[in-house]
Amino acid sequence: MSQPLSLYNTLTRQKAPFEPLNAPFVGVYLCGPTVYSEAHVGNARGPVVFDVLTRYLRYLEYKVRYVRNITDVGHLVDDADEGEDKIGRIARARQVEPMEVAEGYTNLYQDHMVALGCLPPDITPRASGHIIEQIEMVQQIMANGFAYESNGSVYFDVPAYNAAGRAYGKLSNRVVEELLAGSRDNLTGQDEKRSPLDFALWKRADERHLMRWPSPFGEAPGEGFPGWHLECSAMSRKYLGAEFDIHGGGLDLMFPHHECEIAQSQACEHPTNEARVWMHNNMITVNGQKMSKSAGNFITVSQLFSGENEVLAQAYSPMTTRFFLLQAHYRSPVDITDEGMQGAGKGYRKIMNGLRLLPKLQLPEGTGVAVDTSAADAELRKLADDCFVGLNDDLNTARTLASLFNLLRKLNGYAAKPDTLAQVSPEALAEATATYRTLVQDVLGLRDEPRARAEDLLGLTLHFYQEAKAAKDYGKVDEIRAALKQQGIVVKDSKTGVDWAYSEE
RNA sequence: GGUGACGUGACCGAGCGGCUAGGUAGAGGUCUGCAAAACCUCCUACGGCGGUUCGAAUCCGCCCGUCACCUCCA
Repeated sequence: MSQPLSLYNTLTRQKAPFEPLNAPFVGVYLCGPTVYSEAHVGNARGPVVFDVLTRYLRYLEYKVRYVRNITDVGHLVDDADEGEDKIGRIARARQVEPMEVAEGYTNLYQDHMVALGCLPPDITPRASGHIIEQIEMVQQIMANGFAYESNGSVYFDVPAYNAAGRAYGKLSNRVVEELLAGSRDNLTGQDEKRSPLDFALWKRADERHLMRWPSPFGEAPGEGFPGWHLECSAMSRKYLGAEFDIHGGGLDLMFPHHECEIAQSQACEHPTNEARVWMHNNMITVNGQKMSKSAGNFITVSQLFSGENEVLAQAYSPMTTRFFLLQAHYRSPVDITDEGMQGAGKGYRKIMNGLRLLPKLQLPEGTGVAVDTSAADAELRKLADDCFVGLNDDLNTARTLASLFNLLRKLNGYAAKPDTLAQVSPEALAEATATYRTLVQDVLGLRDEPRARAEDLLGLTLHFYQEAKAAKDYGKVDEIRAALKQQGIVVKDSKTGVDWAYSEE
């Protein structure tokens, strides 16, 4: 590989070679889902992108600690600071424990991520399991003079933070004055804040809140719950340190969520931007429009996999979805259409067929390798090396796939005419096939997704078994029986027909 | 209203000053009992109007259009 890995940093708005704080260790944090509803397709993009990122970092032999949180503390239903918490409302409606709601959606989310080929994170911290850490962080921010208690709640003091020269807004390029000018005054609960820009670190809970914890804030002993941005700061700090390497999330989290995270972290430790590199994946649209419930184009991950959604003509498999997402660069918006998904499905199959081809790239027996293989070797090495160019350029998986297709075309050519393998050295061929296999499987995380079901194939075999039997071709009959037995399957003849069972031997 | 991003061939989607990815679809061919796969060839585009430059999809300006954030949101 010629180029080092470069990543685009939202903080600096430019690409820079990636250098870990403490090589070979790399800390990566991705904002995970809020588990009060089922994940939609947009929720899958970040995890897929960061799965490729962490896989590639590991390929580069870094020791990665990848943290992806679960937010299960029941953020509010309303835009305003009042109202029920979302998990609590569902729990009440279903008459179950709030944690049952959170657990159910958490399990579903994780199943979906596994289906999409995402390796499990090294740590999956729950916000609800880190209330103490969050309270401690609030106390520290207060002690440092960047937060104040008001009616049992605690707010981050943005003006005080900025007065200390800390630049709230540096991530999202916001100017505090402009934010003030554009801020809405009609939000309720503003009277507790000194400035409209201040945000909650801790909220006092009323009886309508099901998810609440004993609160040290305010005069009387009460209960409360952590603010909307605090868990990521507290948990990333706990597991990755006050400053770590890479923090990611959707573009829509940049402001205010990540901006607030930086402020919270920096109010504790100074100086830090929480993460050195901030990465933001772009949004997914459906037929050119943002996914939203009101527009009627909201696609959950399950619906995509099952095809049960009005805007979808058919079901799309997890690997088709993954391929589709990787075919675009993560910082570009990507539009889901049936045509696009169908094209991705075919492209994915082509890549998989290439994987199956690799072991068959053998020089025919009795054929010798040419004396001078330098030209073909150089061509093949160039094709293989090109595959890393896109990856190193800010994880441009679209380019990587294009390069892999170029490499594949060459390999397919060899497969079509095996005698041409004599032009290339076994070493160069081995390198090229290893690159293809490693990048496809280990880095891009595309696994072979069986199309045919074993049971259907077995039915087909039994069909031929019956035909052979009807033709009294007992040699063929015995052959099929023996072959199936090798697979642990016994054929059962009966008067009503043919069936099979698992061999009990 | 403020901030930011983007408009690429039939569709998706890279590229971001000269060498003009890739996938899907389409056309022709090789191979083939038929077909599929594969390979070869073809279809060569950058919203509009100006400007900078020897040269622009790529830089600048204006216009049109789309999207996102500013409020929970991946």
